[in-house]
Amino acid sequence: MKSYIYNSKEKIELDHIFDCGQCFRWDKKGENEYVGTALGKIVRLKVEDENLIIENTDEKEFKDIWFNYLDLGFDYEKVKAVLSNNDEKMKEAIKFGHSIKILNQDFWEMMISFVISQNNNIPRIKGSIRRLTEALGEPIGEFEGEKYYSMPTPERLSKATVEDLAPVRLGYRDKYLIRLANEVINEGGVDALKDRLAKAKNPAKELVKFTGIGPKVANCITLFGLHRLESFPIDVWMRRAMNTFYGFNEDDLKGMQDYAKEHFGEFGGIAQQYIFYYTLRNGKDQNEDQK
DNA sequence: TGTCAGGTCCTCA
DNA sequence: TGAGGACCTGAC
Repeated sequence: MKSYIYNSKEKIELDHIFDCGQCFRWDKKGENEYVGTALGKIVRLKVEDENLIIENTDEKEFKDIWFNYLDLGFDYEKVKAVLSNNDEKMKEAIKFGHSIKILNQDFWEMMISFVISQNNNIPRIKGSIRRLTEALGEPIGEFEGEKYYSMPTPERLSKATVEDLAPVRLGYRDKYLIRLANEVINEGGVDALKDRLAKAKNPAKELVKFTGIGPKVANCITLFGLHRLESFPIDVWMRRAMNTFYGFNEDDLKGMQDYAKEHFGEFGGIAQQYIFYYTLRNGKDQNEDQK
């Protein structure tokens, strides 16, 4: 199988990237090993020492697609230094999730994924997305016996009925997705919408006008779909985290946003990922310990 | 077996 | 303008 080896100059922990809630189409296959699909490709990622091994790709595809997708060109060390300044808790969270990167994912896929994510849990979100792609997407290819499909286009989704989507088991979100697809078409399509939002000062403010998108989902799409690193999504885990980290009342969303803007600034989204991953992992581990 | 999940929508003051 | 209930489904 063709593959490409990238020397990352440090040992990357893939869990930090793929188990922090920003993506739903990657599966852990072993220690520091994931298989997944993005941007119409399927690959396996493995880490051995300082080498990131990407299977089912070649040098050209790595440079054209994966280097950017994995955000390998961005200087996270600089961000860590800025965020760590006078913040011991953040320093601890950064140490814990040191390999975190904000992936450069497909905008439309992020819209769909985070609408599905609302009031939902990660195993079911992943299942819903997989069934949605199988039902309405186009085949991408097969990898080790498993077939992969693309996210359905707005055009395809807009023509679907709730009956068509019943096997996907989206719950009440099926109606949101169909309406959202129609709204995106009315905006001139995905590319036109993405271009418009990319130029917007506050994309989240525009995104909440769409069906199924509230403040939290809008901030996730802004961060993960538009790569606007200042975006600071606040969900239930972040409320708890901001309480433990900085003593915020869990209902004080505005206070948290103001704090993020002032202290994390242009890197709010990366700070959010460090805090989120630290809290989620420690929370989960504590729960598992109790069992 | 019941709770709750990385929220949003809708209704009603 | 915002508070509060309803909402699908299935992990745990």
